[in-house]
This record gives sequence, C-alpha cells and structure tokens, in this order.
Amino acid sequence: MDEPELLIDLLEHIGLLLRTERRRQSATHRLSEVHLAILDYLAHCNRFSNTPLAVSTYLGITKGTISQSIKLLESKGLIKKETDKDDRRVIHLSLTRKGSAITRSRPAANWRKALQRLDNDDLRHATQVLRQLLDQLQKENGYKTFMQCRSCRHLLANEAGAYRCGLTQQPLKPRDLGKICVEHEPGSPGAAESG
Amino acid sequence: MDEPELLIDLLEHIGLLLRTERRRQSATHRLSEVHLAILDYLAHCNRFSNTPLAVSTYLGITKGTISQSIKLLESKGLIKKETDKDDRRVIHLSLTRKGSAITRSRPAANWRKALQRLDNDDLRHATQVLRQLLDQLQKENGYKTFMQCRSCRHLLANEAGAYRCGLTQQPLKPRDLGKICVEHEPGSPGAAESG
DNA sequence: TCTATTAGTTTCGTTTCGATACTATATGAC
DNA sequence: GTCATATAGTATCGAAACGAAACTAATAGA
Repeated sequence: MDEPELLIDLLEHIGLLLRTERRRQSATHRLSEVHLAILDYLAHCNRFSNTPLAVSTYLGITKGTISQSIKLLESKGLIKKETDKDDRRVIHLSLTRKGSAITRSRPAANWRKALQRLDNDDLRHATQVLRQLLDQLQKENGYKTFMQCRSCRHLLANEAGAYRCGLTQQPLKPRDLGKICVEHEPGSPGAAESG
Repeated sequence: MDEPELLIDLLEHIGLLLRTERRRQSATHRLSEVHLAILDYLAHCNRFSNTPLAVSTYLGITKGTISQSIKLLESKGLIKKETDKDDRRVIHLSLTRKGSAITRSRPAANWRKALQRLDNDDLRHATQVLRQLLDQLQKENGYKTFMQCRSCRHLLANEAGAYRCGLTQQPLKPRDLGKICVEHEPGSPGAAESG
C-alpha cells in the first residue's frame, strides 16, 4: 500500500474516533452528535462564519437539516439567533453561556493527554502538512478551507499593526486571528505567520 | 490557540471532508454514506476483522444497526456472508466482484491528486505522527488502533521469513501485512518495518 | 420595476439509528 | 456430563435525522 493511501486511512480512522468521542460526550448532554458538532463549530468560528449556511457547509449537511437542528438548540437555550443589521436575510448564531459551558470541556481530556505525549516539533510539522493538504483540496475540489484568519490571504495589517479583513473590510482584533472563517483562502500576503 | 488544538481542528475538518466526499460518491451508487464506508472497510481489513462486530467497532455504530446495513448490502449483491468454520456464531463478510468494483474507485481521484502535490517526505512524516497519535489514543482511551499487521506487536516472522500472527497463530502472506486488523496493537517486536 | 439570486424555513417521506429483547453457539465451573 | 454465563449476530420498534423540494423574504442588478 502506498503512502498517500495510508495517510487517508489514518485520517479517516482518526476522524471516526473523533466522532465516536463526540457521540459519547453528546449522550451525557442529551444531544445528538451533530448538535454537539454545531456547538463546537460556533465556539471556533469568527463573526463572518456563524450563519446557518456556513454551519451547513462546514458539516456537509443540507441547510434544511441544519435549520431544524438550530431550532432545537435554540429551544434548549444553548444558542441564540440575531439578524444581521446590514443584510436582513442573514442570521448570526452565538453560544449562550449554557452552550459555551458545554464546548469548554472539549476536546476531551484524554485526547489532550494523548497529544501531550507527542513531540512538539512533530505536532507542528504534521499540522503544517495537513494545512497544505487542505490547501490542495481547496484548489482541486473547491472545498472551503475553514481555517484561521491568521493564514488567510485576505488578512491585512496597517502600519499601526491593526488588522482587518480585505474581503469584508471589517477590523479584526488579535484574538480574531485564531478563529476559523468560511471565507478563508490559503496564502498570507502581508500578514502574521502562525505561531 | 495552541498547536494540539489546531491539529485536532484540522483532523476534524479533513474527516468531515472525507465524509462529504464519500456522501457525494455514495449518491451515485444509490447507497448511504455508511454503506459505502462499510464497503471501504471490508476492502481494507484482514480475515480476522471482516465480522459485523469489527465493522461496528470501527465505524462506531451499534451492531444492531450494522446488522441491518449488512442485510441491505447483501440483498444488493455487494457483499456475501460466510459462517466461520471454528466458531459458528461468527460471520465473515467479503466483497463480491460488484462490491469490489465500487471500492476500487476510492479514495476519490481528486484526493489522490491533492496528495500528489505534497512533498513525499512530508507525507511520510505526517503519517508517522498520526500513527503515534493513534498509539497514544489507544493507550489513553482503549480505542482500537485498526492499523496494518505490519506494525503490530503480534506479528511474528520465522527464520524462513514466513509471517504469522502471534495472537491467532494464523499464517500471514506478505500482502496480508498491509491490511488493517481489529486486533492490532502498537509496537513491532521482531518484524518488518513499514515501507 | 422586473428578474435573478441568496439566506433561511417548512413540510414530507425515507432512512437510519439506538435500545431492547431475542436466538444460537461457545466457554467455564462444577 | 449439566448449568450458568458470555459472546456474535438478528429482529423489532419508536424516535430522530436526513435530503429534496417548495416556500418566504430580502437583496442585487439590469
């Protein structure tokens, strides 16, 4: 078996384990695995990416289904909706305190422990390679990369060191750079490097 | 955001893309995503691991559900069942020619292409790191590693260069070493290295 | 103003899923 | 041997998740 296929097998398997782990955790909150996935996503995404459409793109399920899940999560008081001020078709989702509490315990402690056992340089390198893989998949397939603003070609910094998004022209705080964005495109022109 | 969490995000996202890609392909065969996942698994696993229980463990869904899926796949002529000769409770599943034809087109061409664009040493290194991650997850969580016999501590070789599994005492052909096994445990004592 | 597009919702029927109870075989104690 | 227990797999049932398609509402562009 060749190396690329081996890597895909590993990615597939680890992906399944992540789902299994999430399923286990979701049971304790009386949620489905997908619902927990939505909460996790909302905890990581920036303010351009917290819409039902972005969620459905990220998770790969249809917007009709997502709409149902969101209704349920809202009824449980885990997320709240807010209409966009500029485009009144758009809805922004955010975690309530209660929803935020659930995501704070993730990723699971045992996964963190397993990662701590690995060499730091190895982790960094593997992360870098997967990032490249995602870039290539974006080029080949048009998949959205959903990565951090930090590595996005739209990220701009002025001479005062303030950041903004070249696409939306919105200002970005330093902490925004670590959030994932539905508009992310690989390559970082004049901006900060990861790390 | 720290490096480990970043890696988990990437693994999560790539796992989702793999599912999305599989879902797209499954539609063309009028199958569900899970059914295609079962076929893929059967194409990769060895003869100790082609049971309904192993499938359900690998995919993380209950055996009752798997039982139904298997019944459906059998009725479509994609897999066939065979009762184990030594333990008549156990059933072995295998792909029919028709089922095998479906898995042969996977992983998808565009994924292969994306991987080819990456540096070979990088791929090898990343593969190695993910393998270690899986080992650690096994230690921490008891997750099954489901890796190739090649890297299993149960693998034995005699002086004639013939392989066998120290757990089942069954002989293993060279091509068996590249198959994934439900009994896999990390660490390779006296046996061949990967590559 | 008219048309096309986009974000999100609703509805409906299908499929999938987990839980539970079940059968059949195997194992181990005695 | 016999009986209890464990294990592999199946059957059944109700809940839910899902995709498809039709729909509403807001926007964009001609």
